[in-house]
Formats: sequence, C-alpha cells, structure tokens
Amino acid sequence: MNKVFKALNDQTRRDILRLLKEKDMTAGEIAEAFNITKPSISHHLDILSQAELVTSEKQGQFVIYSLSTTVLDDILNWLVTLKD
Amino acid sequence: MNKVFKALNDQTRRDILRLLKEKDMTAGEIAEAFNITKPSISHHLDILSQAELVTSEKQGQFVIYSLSTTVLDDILNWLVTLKD
DNA sequence: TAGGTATTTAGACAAATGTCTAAATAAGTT
DNA sequence: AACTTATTTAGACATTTGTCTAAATACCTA
Repeated sequence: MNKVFKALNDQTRRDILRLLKEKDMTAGEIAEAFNITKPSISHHLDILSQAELVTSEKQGQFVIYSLSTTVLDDILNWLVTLKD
Repeated sequence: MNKVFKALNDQTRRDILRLLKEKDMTAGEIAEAFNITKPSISHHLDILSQAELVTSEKQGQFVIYSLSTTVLDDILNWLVTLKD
C-alpha cells in the first residue's frame, strides 16, 4: 500500500491515470500529453507499474499501458475505516 | 488535494491518523507512541495540519490534536471516479 | 543488413523529504 | 523570580524524488 500512496503522490502520475481511465495508450501517446520528456514519463509509468496501478503489454514496437484499479480498493478501504 | 496526498504518503503520519481516530491526544502522547524524536513528530503534525487532516487546540501547556476527516472526501471522490 | 521509430536505461543534478540535535517559546509550579 | 515541563523552531545532513540528456535496446521496413 506504501507504493500506491507513493505513486499517487504526484500530479503527473495522477493525470496519467486519468488519461488511462478513458482509453489504453502507448507510452508515446502518454508522453505527448505532457510537457515532460519521454524518459521522465517512462519513469513515472514504471512507478505506477510497481504500484500495480497500471499494466503494460508489448505490441510490436509499442508498449500499451492500461489502468488497473484493483489496488485502489486497499486505499479506499483504508480511508473509509479512518472516517467511520 | 495535493497536500492531502503528500501528507498521506508517509507511514508515520498514517499511523498518527490511526491513533487520533481512537482519541484526541497531546503532541507528547503522540510522540511517545513512536521511536522518533518529538521535533520530528511535531513536523509531521504540522504537515498533517497543513493538509487539514488534523486540528489542534492549545490547552494550557499542552496542544491537543484531533483527527479531521472532511478532506478525505475529496480523495475518496477522486479514487471512486477513477474506478468507475 | 541498414536505417527509422518506440521505449527504456544510465547517470547527473537540483529540490524536496524525514530525521536529528540544540535552542527558543510558552505555560505551570514552587 | 527560578525551575520544570510541553511543544515548536532553526539549522544541519543523508536520502529520495523528479527531471534532464545521452546512450542502449527492441522492433519494423526497405
């Protein structure tokens, strides 16, 4: 859960998740949506991947990233049990 | 919301919130629950305070901290809208 | 095989972060 | 007033983080 909190603690990464909510995207497409170099975006994707917030699949020369929300349940549960 | 994510991105601060869920505590009582110096805990409490995750009230020479969960709604909403 | 496109890895660097010790501030006690 | 207790502030320091450029890797196409 530590990794998920860490991954969510960055505006760019949160924006990436929002993008991926709409549709799967290649690393390049994601990078184009930001004013950040591709290596930096690649690093962000790696952090999101380690947190299991995204999955990736290689298709030819492209790498397609998808949102994966199952780990969010842990966070949601943690927050809810803090509230009530 | 940035400040809330930032505040939540630390195990000690998350543990502090858990403690405060049970009961209000003075800064000193909170510090005793951790293997961290009082100044460090004070700094954590400041970060939680800036994120509006805790409120504090001075009572004599003590400062009593309380959990404040209203800002968690923003986070919860953000997470839920990412899921569905 | 050579050249082009997509992505990641490596290494550098400034800024942010978590921790500490020492000192300052504030309040209570004698 | 002097002393004790509770907490914060200031400053230092090592580690982590987000970014960059340059180079490496992987795949595609002619």
